[in-house]
Amino acid sequence: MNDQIRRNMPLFPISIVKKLTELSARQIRYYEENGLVHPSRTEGNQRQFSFNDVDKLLEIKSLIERGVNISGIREIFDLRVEQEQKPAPALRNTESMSDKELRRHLQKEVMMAGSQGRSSMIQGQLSRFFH
DNA sequence: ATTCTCACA
DNA sequence: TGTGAGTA
Repeated sequence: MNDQIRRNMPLFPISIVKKLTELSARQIRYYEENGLVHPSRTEGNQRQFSFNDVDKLLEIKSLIERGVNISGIREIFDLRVEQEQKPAPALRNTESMSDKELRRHLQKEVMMAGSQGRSSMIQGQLSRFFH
């Protein structure tokens, strides 16, 4: 239980993260604006990313490449938090959800995105689930 | 030399 | 998302 604090230890500046993730500084900052990562700041207001932040950014990059938008990624990360809180429910994460549940979940997403405001992880990926 | 915020011929 | 401006 000591490895966690090290993974969250503020270590590298954006220049390093830029190379490690292959992302532009613009993107890294943009993802922070959207609450996807929360790097700490130095006394000079400069970002300091932890190993977890970099790891998270790599996941973001992967999801972006797969066509998932910002709100979609936030949804996925939020689901992970819900999982960490209530470990009881059998199936919950995107990987283990049965195809049936996945369709039901997305079905809800589609409906809400239509009637209400903007929030859905739909962006072409829908076809991959509704074959 | 680097990073930060803000804004867009 | 890129990019340039003006700082710290």
